[in-house]
Amino acid sequence: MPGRSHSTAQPLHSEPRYRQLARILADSIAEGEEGEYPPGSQLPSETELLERYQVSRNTVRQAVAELRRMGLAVSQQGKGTYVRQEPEHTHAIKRTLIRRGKRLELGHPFTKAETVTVTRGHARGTIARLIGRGPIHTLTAERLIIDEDTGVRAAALTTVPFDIADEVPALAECPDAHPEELYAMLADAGHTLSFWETVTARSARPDEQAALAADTILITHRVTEDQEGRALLVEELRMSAESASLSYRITPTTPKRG
Amino acid sequence: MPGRSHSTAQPLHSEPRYRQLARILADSIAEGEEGEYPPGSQLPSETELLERYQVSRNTVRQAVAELRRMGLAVSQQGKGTYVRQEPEHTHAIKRTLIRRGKRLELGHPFTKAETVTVTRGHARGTIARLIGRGPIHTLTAERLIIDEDTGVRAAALTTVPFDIADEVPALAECPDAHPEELYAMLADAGHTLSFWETVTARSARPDEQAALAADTILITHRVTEDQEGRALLVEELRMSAESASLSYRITPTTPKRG
DNA sequence: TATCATTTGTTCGTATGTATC
DNA sequence: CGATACATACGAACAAATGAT
Repeated sequence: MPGRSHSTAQPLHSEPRYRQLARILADSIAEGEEGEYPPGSQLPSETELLERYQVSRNTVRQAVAELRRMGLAVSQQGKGTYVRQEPEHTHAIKRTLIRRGKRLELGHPFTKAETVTVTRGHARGTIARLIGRGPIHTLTAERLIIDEDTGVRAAALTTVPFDIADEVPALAECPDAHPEELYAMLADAGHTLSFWETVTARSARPDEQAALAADTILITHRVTEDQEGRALLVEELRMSAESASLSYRITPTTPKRG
Repeated sequence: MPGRSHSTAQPLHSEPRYRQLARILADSIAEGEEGEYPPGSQLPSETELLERYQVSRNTVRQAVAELRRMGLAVSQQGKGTYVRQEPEHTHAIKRTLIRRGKRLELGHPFTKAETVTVTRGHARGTIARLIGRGPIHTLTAERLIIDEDTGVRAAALTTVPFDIADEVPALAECPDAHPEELYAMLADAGHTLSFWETVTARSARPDEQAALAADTILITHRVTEDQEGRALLVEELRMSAESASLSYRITPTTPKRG
């Protein structure tokens, strides 16, 4: 009778064991500071859990994976699994603009830029849709920016459509400049700028998990338009949703009368 | 020699097999409409994949789990795994306000409210922090709202601090009213309203996965303030990041001179 | 510096449950 | 009912990171 030993005695139709175990652990974690597993504490090792709850190692691992998916725990090879510190210190990133004389300043400037690569190419996907005038050549600057005050890191991607770069030579020369500079160049070229931004999120890809220290990624796309509603510039920002939140001021608008 | 047969002949230090396989499949999916696995198509079954790539079932399952985490595929027991339809039709939810006479209208009203429950309690966590004046009694209205045009569903939670409800009796009577009504009540009570909003995201909890059809949850908190910066109202909105994105207009502000 | 125990990560094998057609 | 597909669960072994000896 090869491989016949596990009893599988759980009542059928019931919640899977790994999820039961995940719920038990999640409830304990939810007790917080006074409970068995306060924030920052180490969970029992897989071996201890499988002995205590009489399940296989695989089942324990599935349960712990659930906890990670729920954002309740983080694991580190060679060390153990730890209860995540609460997200109280998610830093608010102000996505606003402040008019200072003729200049527009970012509400929350990142202080440090780590790498910059500039590439020519075609806009695809979301950015192409935001530019919204067919398949179009673009200049794209990519960098990793860091807010040294809070430690928040973000991947920034600035895309300039080629037709705009043609009209504003200063832009074509340094598409990797600071956004404030780009706004100034566009304004100097005679454009009246308006801005809007979209936010979405998704789970982090493996490379982003490492580079941005994130499980969930917040993505913003800021579109700079001229008065006719033509997209002059698209900035993409990707950052960890665990360490940052985005903050917007909402200004009621008065519709134009028709 | 029980259980000794797998050769484990992969080059050491390399990317794990399940991730290699995930990448291979993800790249094929990325080819899109012209590729091997266009959107909506069925992926090969686990059995076929393990034969084709000479790995174990567990490894295939881990690879497919990665695809699901990346939002590229969805699995259904008994049927198969399918390439997810592209997120082109993530619907933009306009988080703006339009002034129409004395009234403020939402830029993107949800058309239908499914359930409403009103509870008294204490604000905790994020909402308490946004109200920002100590542990405070609150009135909270919860509902599931649906945009019938797009099918987007969202969980909405409106919290009124008790001290505000005391000052504005109309608010205390129907805290479950439409936000536009709440704004009108506060304005009628003599407040000059201003608004700001924060956005964050996290992976969906099991109940949200079912109720909101989401893997990743976008969360907004809109704070309505009076002229002194006191929080009058906090609205929380939770929705699927796969089916919706949030759209903000950014209005440059002129700082008060000191 | 090197070794070793501990802990999580990867991979194989196998059996069975449950949903779909 | 049976075939197929994914989901759950058990067991075993080795890899890789970590910290202490």
